[in-house]
Amino acid sequence: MPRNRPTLKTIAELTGLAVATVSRALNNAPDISAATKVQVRKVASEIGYLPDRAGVRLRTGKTNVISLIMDQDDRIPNFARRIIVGISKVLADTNYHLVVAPQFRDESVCTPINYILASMSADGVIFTHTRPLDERIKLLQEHNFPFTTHGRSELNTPHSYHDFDNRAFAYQAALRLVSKGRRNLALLAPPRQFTYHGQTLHGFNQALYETGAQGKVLREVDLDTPVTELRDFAKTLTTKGPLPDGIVSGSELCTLALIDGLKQMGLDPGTDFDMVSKQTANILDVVSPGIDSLYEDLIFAGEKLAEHLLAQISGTNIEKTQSISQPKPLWRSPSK
Amino acid sequence: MPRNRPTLKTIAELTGLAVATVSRALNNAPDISAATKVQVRKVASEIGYLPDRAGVRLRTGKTNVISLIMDQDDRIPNFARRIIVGISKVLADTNYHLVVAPQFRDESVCTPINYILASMSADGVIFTHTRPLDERIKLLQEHNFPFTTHGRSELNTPHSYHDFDNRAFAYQAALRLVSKGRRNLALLAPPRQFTYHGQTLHGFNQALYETGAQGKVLREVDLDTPVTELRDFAKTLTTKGPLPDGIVSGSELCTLALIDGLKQMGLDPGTDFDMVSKQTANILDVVSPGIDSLYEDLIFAGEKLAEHLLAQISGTNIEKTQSISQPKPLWRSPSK
DNA sequence: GCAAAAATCTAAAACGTTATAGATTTCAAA
DNA sequence: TTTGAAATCTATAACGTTTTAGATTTTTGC
Repeated sequence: MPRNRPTLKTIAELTGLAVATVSRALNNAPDISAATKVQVRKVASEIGYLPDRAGVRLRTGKTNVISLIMDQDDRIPNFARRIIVGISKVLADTNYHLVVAPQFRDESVCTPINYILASMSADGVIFTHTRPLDERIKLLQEHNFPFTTHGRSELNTPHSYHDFDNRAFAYQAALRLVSKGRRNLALLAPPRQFTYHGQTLHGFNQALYETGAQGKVLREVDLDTPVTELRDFAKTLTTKGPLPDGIVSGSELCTLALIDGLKQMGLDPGTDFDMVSKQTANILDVVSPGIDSLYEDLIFAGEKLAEHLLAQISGTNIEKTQSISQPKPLWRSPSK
Repeated sequence: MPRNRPTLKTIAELTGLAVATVSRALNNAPDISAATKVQVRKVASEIGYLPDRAGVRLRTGKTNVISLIMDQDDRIPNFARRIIVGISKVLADTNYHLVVAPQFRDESVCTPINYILASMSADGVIFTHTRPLDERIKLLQEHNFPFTTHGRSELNTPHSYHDFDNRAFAYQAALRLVSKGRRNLALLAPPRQFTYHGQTLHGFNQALYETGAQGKVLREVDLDTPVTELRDFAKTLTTKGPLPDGIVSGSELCTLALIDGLKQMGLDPGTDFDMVSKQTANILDVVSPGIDSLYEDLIFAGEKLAEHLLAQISGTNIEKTQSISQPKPLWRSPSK
């Protein structure tokens, strides 16, 4: 089958130059005259030349691909889409493409990474849901492969990351509840396997310590518990010891489920209890009166992750490819 | 930099065969003896040979890439993620990769398609939010480029698609409301520019016609209206003529926003009015008592889209790459 | 005006793969 | 045995790019 896309050869024929010269002109090599560069670039843009990715990749080994490992089922609404949008915004100014590799439920977290390492099908990897002693990090570091993560680890060797300050989130959330007169708090914690579980607990406990308020972590449930189960759990809360009057929740849907369960037990949000939730979409806006929340900007996270990875690929120091973003308070319910 | 991944040459040296023979053996060419094929495949798997994508692509023109155009901001929670998971499930058995190309708000819907056509960076394209006279379809058909869409068009030339039967959705939703004794219905319609706007209206009107119930399309709002606006709109509903007692809504969050607004006006869902919603995530589960809904399986949609596209790429007839899935009723509130 | 140096360009090879055309071996028919 | 056909393998070229080393032209210094 004939190909009619322009190549370097096309430009070479049009200008009378050699293919190598055209290549070097487009890549701004120092030994090509300014006049030639102008001419080549003019012709190139006139005929709509775009470098063939396969040619470049074969010759240089550079794939111009960033791979995002996407969890098959995370529970945060639009988590993946927002991260992707953020990454895409940054990649739009480059000639990188974004390949989304699925992380299936029944396979090891290392499977997608191993494939990328074996096939060398990307220049860098982004993954999320980081764990304290994350195997993926070790694997990638052993192979000297560029990567960055959403969330930190507890490993000694430093690596690139962008993280939301979940410690600050839980801390500020608890303080907010205390400022509303709540003294008996509860935390719906992240699943234990993720790094931000410990960070969230830390912030929550620090607020308790500083204010002298009571508080506990809700047992048998976490942010990955199905919402119907969470609602049922909330209904049993009234029977299990003293009812918390302030709840911190790290996910919008979980927040709604808990409120719904407590409402069914005749409890009134704003009167009998208050909640402070993390917000990543705008789901809490559908409930009146508003629920206090702290916003995590996942599009921004995607942008940071992409920036960090690109910087790392072009040789930037690891320490400069780490960032933490702060929660943004969205106080919607009246404070007292 | 040295490369140490095995190539065909590695296998050739290990077996004493020529590179061409190794290639043909792995590709199951008819002129290679069974014994050789066995031997080559054995060595290949032993050393973990994976074909170099750039080499194949450069030589054959086949990219082994499927491109998904992803809307920067659609309003359906997890729409993109579910579609992606579905596609990925199908691609997992192949050596296709999924590239996600963003569709930015401020650019033409044709921009991502034009880039793919110009750079030939995929073997096929999937896009969503199809319009009646979709320019993208014309563009791709002119270039004979494989594609499939989520949603149908009203163009004459047939094309591959997977669609949810929104006509059936609106029809069944309205019938359900009538079966609960509701006679004054309203529809929160999809945005006018999309094909499923008309299909939804059609199903809604047919139900009105068959049952003799009253019904209207809500003015000045649609499924893309921000939820806070929708809630405010719902509050004004009581002042604008006769209040509908049954509402059909094509999106979970919109449903919640409308209910919240009406509740604030002192109206009780289940008593003063009923709603039937489309459900694509499990968001409605957070509200008690349950809301009647009809489920659209977006992961299944992703699978179908990928299957259609792969079939088309390997030469299947267009007519065999079209499908429509039916809504699945999830009646949660008690019927009367 | 001439040699040396600097500036600018080019030819050839290589990355890993597959298609083409041809080479070699094996086998059956005569 | 000879002949041709069938079976099996191989050498070569090509896809589009960049790098290397070298070729050519222009400029500089004297």
